[in-house]
Amino acid sequence: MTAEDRPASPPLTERQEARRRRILHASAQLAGRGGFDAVQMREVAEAAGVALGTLYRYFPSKIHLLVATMQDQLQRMHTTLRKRPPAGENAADRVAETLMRAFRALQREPQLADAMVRALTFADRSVSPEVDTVSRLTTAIILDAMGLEHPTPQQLSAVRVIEHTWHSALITWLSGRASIAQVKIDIETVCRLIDLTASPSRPAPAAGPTARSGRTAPV
Amino acid sequence: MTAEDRPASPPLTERQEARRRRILHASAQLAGRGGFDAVQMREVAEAAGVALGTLYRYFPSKIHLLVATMQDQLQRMHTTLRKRPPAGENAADRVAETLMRAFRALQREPQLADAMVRALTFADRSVSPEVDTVSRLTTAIILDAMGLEHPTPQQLSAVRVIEHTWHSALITWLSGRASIAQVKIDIETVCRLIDLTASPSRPAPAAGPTARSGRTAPV
DNA sequence: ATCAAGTCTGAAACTTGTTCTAGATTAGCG
DNA sequence: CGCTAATCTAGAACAAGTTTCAGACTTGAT
Repeated sequence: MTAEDRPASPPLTERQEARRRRILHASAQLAGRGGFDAVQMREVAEAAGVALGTLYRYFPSKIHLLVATMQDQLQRMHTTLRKRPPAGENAADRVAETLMRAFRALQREPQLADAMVRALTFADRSVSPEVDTVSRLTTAIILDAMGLEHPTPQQLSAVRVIEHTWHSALITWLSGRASIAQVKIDIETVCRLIDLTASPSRPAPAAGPTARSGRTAPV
Repeated sequence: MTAEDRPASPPLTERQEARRRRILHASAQLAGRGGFDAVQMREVAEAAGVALGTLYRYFPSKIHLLVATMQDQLQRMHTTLRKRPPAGENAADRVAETLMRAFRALQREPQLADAMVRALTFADRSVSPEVDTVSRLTTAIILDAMGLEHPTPQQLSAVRVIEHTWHSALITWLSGRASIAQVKIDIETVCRLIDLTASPSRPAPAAGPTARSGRTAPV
């Protein structure tokens, strides 16, 4: 769980760890008010009690900083979600419920969500590793909700599509082009993909290799 | 078809229309090389032979400019796609084929795609109307491929999810976090939603009023 | 043709992300 | 303890998006 945090950079001293934490805190704080635009590097530095140059040493760009902030928040959310697993009948319901729960959490801090999500989708190649970490975290949350240990490639693809939908739906909501109800419907719609791919391999602790879970689509 | 272009702002004079066109052309040109970062407002202005202030009068921000550029390109693509409709058996196949065709078109100008898509997802509320226009254009393209005139709410939701996936998959590809093959798989996966929603209300292209006629594209 | 209103130009100014530099501090080591 | 390399600080400087302004040019109506 902590393995997917930092790769293996030089281990930070205590003061450095504290600085890093202050920076992330300041970032989340500022994002919480004004959103993306309110996270100004000079202000973050000042709020964190750190020189501008130092801020840039820790996070090489504003995007890096916000993506790291998102990692941080996601990790928290994952922990929270684990405490109360979703209670749906089938995987699709559980995933939809989990995502809607996450969504409601974001609703409480729409500005923060705005800053993080905008940074995430705006990130270019130089931020790929960090964005990938966020993606893996999200995947983990969804797989958790599905209750899967060894997903098939098809299921992984469905999960990717769900992630796509999740991010993009979030954006349309944040920019005021979709209502909450619509986001809910979209999430539920995409979650139906799970049933499409899940049926054959789910309950079996199955010996044997992950048997070809063909597409038993009921049509 | 031209109705969804500009709302109804003061009708532009000829010279103004020409300026607008020069600006969009310069924007696409610059984006074609260096991508998002290479579209610098001063350079666009100079390349278009227009003062900086004028550029800002036509497009109130870089994001507006790039989203307008995307509108322009999408319109072109829609026209092109219409000439050779996809030839798949069912709606899902046709949509997937259409999107992959669009995707290959973008592959030819990855930098331009980068600029446009980044702008699109980075756009905030102030650009909502323009982004919405792009969204409607995309929806039109997908519905065209499905061959639907009067989609059900469920189908519209599926289309929205497909759009979400399309944008987000594009981003992951552009930022180097997903291969083309993966994008293809994701597109095909999400397109299965169409069959899911189509079945209950439309079991066969029976004697429906929307009888598709010219679907015999010679590939 | 002329006038008023609106538009365009060129240039400077302002904002915020990012980079750079010189000197002060800190950490690890012999 | 004293040294050296790395890190941190304060602040200037630079880059590109955005705003502003005075003056020149167009346009449309009279």
